[in-house]
Amino acid sequence: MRASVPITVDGLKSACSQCNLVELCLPFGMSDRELSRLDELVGARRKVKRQHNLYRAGDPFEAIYAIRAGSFKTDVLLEDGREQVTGFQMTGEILGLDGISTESHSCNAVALEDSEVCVIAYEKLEQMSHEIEGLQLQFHKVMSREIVRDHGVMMLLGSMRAEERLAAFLLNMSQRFTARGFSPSEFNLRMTREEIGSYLGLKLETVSRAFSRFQEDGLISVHQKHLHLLDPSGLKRLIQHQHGAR
Amino acid sequence: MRASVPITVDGLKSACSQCNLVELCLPFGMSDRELSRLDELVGARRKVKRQHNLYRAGDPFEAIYAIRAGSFKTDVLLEDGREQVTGFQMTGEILGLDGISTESHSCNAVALEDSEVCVIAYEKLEQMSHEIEGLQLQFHKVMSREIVRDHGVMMLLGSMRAEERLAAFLLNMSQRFTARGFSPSEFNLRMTREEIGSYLGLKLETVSRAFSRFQEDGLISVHQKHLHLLDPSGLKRLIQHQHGAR
DNA sequence: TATGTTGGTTGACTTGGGTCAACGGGTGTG
DNA sequence: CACACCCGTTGACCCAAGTCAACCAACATA
Repeated sequence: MRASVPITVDGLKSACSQCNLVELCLPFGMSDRELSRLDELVGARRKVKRQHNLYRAGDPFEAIYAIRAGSFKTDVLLEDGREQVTGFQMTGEILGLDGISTESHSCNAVALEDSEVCVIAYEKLEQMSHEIEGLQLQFHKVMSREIVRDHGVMMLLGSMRAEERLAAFLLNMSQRFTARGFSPSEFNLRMTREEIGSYLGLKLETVSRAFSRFQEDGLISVHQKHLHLLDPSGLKRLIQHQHGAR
Repeated sequence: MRASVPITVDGLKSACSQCNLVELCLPFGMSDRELSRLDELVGARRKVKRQHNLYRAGDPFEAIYAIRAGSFKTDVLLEDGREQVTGFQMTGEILGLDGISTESHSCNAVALEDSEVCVIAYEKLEQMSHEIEGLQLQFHKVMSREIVRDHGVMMLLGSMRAEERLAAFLLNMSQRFTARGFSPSEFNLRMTREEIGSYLGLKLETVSRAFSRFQEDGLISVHQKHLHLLDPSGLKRLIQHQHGAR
């Protein structure tokens, strides 16, 4: 608590230039001058309670969202009720990019815990991208990063075995927690086994068994949602030298 | 053959305003005035022979590519040699978007047949997006569409059974051939069973068996790479009411 | 016209992960 | 603070897809 910083209350405009998430978020890499102009871009913040939707598939697309606090999952649903979790998002990450193409959202975004997002009106972003050199580039990089991430998930789903998928998932979470200043080896997952399973193309029982297996092998220690990676390089090895491979 | 149109030879600059692929490609939705300005953007064309790479993972990123003729696959490789095909691209589709985020390509793009692409220097695209209203929006839509497509593939890989995956793949191909003015029900695949399998997270034997099964059931007729969809709505039904589902 | 090579099909067998079921520990709500 | 309910774990069994192998058809090369 720093007395010199004005206390912001709900509904007050957010300021990118004041935000400690800059280097994880859209403004990354922009100059101070550009950054200050960016403050106009971000409209109100919006709180989303656990289990509530930030947006739903079919909603008209108006804005993208930067996660200020908390975390989300995105998923797509099939007519017959099958769910595929397409991603988990943490602070500083951007939600809603799927909506640009058809001007309506194509997936659901659900808060995994009580969360808060910065609302970035897309119209304004378009307009401002014409003016601020660095903003356009950064935005393109954010979208491109999402595409690359998706390719990684395809690799997971298409070519890896259950334990490899979970190991890759844990290492990815660790890396993202680290980038946010948390411990690389100890963290709390915000999602259920079923959600992890849906993301990894596995059933929740398989996820649970893989966790137990990793624990037996001394790679991790799990208690409910609390994770402790005891041997990260062991997890990495698991991915590289695919078990049953020839 | 229209005598009034100047014959273009190799190395001549391509003109978007003259191209019959406009409504499938980056310029889609742009005004005539904007379109004529766009012609500056597209540099030389480049021919890529069958089995040759347009770019490789790790190559520095300089341009994106619009497919003018032919088709490609993109894939990512794991250290241990496992391959995951992340997509198949046809005329009018854009390649190389993965490179923007890290300024180097993160996957390989390989021609499935002798092909030709329009080279779009990224620097120039960035610059021109500041000037041409519609270009920025269209480019964002192209990227967003790629993200949505990737989510669809995740759905395939994570939640569908072998035959559902293949049915979805065939319907997707049909739809894309249709958009290009070809028959919705009869076409030649450009990729091998192994490549289809890699894309769908299946082994080539499984792909082959699923093809045979569809043929037995009167849904399709296959001879090598030649496909004839006899009962597209049967294929659709196969996806919706998942076979073994409860 | 022979001849190697690559791509595709099919069969027999195996297995990783799904299914079904029982149970137990946390946690949030009234 | 007690009662549900949800979430996670574990076991027994099953099946869809993978593995391995043989064979064939198309196509390119000589």
